[in-house]
Amino acid sequence: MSLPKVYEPNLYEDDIYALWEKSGVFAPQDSKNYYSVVMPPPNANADLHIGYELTAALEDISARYHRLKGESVLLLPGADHAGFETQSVYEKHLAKEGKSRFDFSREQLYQQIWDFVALNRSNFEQQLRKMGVSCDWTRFTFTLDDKIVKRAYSTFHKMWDEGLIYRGERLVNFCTFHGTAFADIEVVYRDEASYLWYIRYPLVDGSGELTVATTRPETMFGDTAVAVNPNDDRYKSFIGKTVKLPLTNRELPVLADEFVDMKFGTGAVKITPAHDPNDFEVGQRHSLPSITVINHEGKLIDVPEAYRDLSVEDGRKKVVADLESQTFLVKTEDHMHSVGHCYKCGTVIQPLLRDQWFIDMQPLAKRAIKALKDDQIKFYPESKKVQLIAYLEGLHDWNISRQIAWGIPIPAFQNVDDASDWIYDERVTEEIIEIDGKTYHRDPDTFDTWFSSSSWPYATLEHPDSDDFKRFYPLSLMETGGEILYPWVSRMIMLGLYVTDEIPFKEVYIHGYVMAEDGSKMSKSVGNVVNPLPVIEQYGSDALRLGIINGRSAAVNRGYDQRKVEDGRNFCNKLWNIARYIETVVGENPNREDTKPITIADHWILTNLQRSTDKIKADLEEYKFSDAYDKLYHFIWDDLADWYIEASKTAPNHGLLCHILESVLIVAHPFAPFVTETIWQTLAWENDSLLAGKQFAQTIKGDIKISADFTEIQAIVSEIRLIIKALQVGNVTMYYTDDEFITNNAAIIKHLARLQAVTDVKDGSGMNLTSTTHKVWLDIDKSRAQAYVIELEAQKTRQSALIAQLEARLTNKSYVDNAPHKVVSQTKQQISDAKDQLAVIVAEIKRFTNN
RNA sequence: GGGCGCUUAGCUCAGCUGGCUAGAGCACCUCGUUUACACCGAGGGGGUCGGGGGUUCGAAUCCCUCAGCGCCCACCA
Repeated sequence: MSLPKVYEPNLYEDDIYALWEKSGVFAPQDSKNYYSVVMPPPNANADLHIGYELTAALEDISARYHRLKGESVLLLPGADHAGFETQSVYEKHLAKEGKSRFDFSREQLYQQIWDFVALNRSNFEQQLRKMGVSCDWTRFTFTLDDKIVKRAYSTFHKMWDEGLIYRGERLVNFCTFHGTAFADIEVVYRDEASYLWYIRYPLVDGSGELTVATTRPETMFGDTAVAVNPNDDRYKSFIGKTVKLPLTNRELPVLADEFVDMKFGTGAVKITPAHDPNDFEVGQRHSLPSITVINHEGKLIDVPEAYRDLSVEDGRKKVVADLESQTFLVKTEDHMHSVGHCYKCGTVIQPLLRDQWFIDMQPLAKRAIKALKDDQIKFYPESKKVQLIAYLEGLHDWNISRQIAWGIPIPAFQNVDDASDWIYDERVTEEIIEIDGKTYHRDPDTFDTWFSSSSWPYATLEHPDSDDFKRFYPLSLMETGGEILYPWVSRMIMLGLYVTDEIPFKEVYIHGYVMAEDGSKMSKSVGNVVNPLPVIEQYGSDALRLGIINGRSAAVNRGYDQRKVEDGRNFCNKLWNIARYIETVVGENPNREDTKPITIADHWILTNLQRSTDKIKADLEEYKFSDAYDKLYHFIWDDLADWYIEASKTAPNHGLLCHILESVLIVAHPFAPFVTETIWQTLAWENDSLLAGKQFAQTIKGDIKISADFTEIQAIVSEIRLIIKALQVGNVTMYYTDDEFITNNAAIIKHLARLQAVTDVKDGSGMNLTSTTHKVWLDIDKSRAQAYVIELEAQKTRQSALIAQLEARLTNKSYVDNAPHKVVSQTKQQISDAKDQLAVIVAEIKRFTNN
């Protein structure tokens, strides 16, 4: 049972986790109260990064805390197939072998990626265990599990039936490298320096010309009109006329539309419905045809021979050159504008006209906004809710079709003889189906990953009939990073409300990012990524957890700080040594019967244990993880180790030491699960129980009045330490005369202040202590005390200044009149206390400066 | 162009609905082999709370304004 001097986490952690997992403590236990968290599923194919350590830490602390409260806790782990993300990783993998996605059918590709992901999936499950997450592995869910796919389909079907799904030829954000469309939210915009080209469009009747300004001259072959603002006097006479498109001589109408900004460019705009979102809308309003001149590979098509098959970039160059040589180019201006890029490969996103599935978001958003405004979901921090509402209010329809293989096939089939005839059917393994003699062809596309993951809360719990759903929905908490507030949290709320008629979770906690040590963003390409596993190996899982939550509040980005991890390790070691000491003192069979506080230190530590535990609980109820840890840290380190254990050495109360140790291990367990459980398993008097399965117990109460006596001891001890330090003296004795309180606590004072002795004498003189009302003095004479007199003078100055300040407050009539009585009487008390202390200080100075 | 947020000790950050002499950790300085722990113990120095104005008896905290920084959204042809 003798424990090593230093806690070495990697000797114990794996065994402890295995013990937990085997015992089944992580499965929800019976209780009237439920607490449920479904973990955001990380990409099954990728290693867990430091950000997920934060998620794991926060969710696990909450889960373990609620378990300690005796609630039925569900912490459900999962993994995401991460459709496009994973496919693009796999494509890179293929590229290394000199292959590409075009070498395989969709089915082949799907199967290959499935195998690829299966290889890597167990990695991250192992990593979650290393992080100590107390999740219920029996409920582990993958986003391609049947129960998830089934619910993606039923949600889609419901929307289909209720008219929220529509198929339409719309402009989508298309990445020509990856060959798929994206939702608006997946496009990243960057400001880029480019040009604004001014091009002459002559009127057909020869009566003049219009000059248009454009950033994309190569799309002019797709122009189907030129628009001006109806209120623009310069162009009123042009409206209704026809211009000739340079380089092709096709004729275009001049029309009026409010969207045109008179101040921008020339106030005349070429309209290209097939390649610009604004123009598309103008086209819709004016029933213009759309001419697609850029294909899905980013090449020019349906354009004059000279430009055919050129890339957008080359096409642009040639068009500009030709316009210039044919004198259609009026001028070229430098122009800064923001350009959409593929968030994965950086390719410029082409707005292309594609036939895709869209969700009409208006009704969904409306309901979500109402729920948010009604405060049905509490946000940490509150400001994220405001942002979310703003986002929902400007929401566009959602394109859920993706042209990739790695995803859930869209259960829709098209009549081969009638393109407008689409039906819903779940036989997605068939490419062709026959119904009523008609032949239907499956839509080759898959769902946007976010479509299925938006059903995560109710799908994982198996809506609508399972026990889990009835018990754990809505979830207690959704904890996640700020980057997926819009793509995920917002959609879970919308779909949750739509499908279950309930909010999917009652609280949302948004954590900030873990940045690199210098505060910049972690990124693989920069090479400043911190991998959690080596850190766990070196410092321990608890140390990393504590280091990562320490000083971090909701939604605030902060750098990873190795020193905080070291602090965490030190804290674990402190706990370890506290246990080591107590276990040595109490032995294998401590007498635990009739355990009660005896010394004033006993009362004091019990009172503080109660108070600290209450405060920590209150913080955790509000997800103030760092504050809670801070309180735990100081209680254990300062109160327990530095004061109580030291004080107890003069009169150890074995039963109480055991009780305090157990109570502390319980409170600390959510923060440092491994070390607390490891210690628990070393307790000779505990057999076979798991700390992870314990609950907060009724603590033995201390007497508050007796506790106050210990703070008196602390004051005396602190002053003696200060004096001894200031005077650099040793072997000091403290004297007093006939004082029961001092007599009773002489041993404690002697030990804590490292005195030679504490002695009761009839009378005598020396240096009086000023911090206590008890008459005690040290055997230090005037000649040795000069340094301390300087300290006393400083105290006197400080004390006088304080009194002056407080008195000024009281002489201020409006303060006395306006401030609450409580505050005023508090001030009076402060003055009286300060004056008492000042008197003692002054007297002491006098004693040492006179005669 | 909008929205959200930040600026407090050398560093990283706490400071709730205004009221104890503005806090913590790390770093720094001094001392210490007191057998639980040097991943330790004791003591200490260090801040005109970004600038300016206002409300108030009282402002780090509320309001206005200026400056700097960050993030998000947006259909600037």
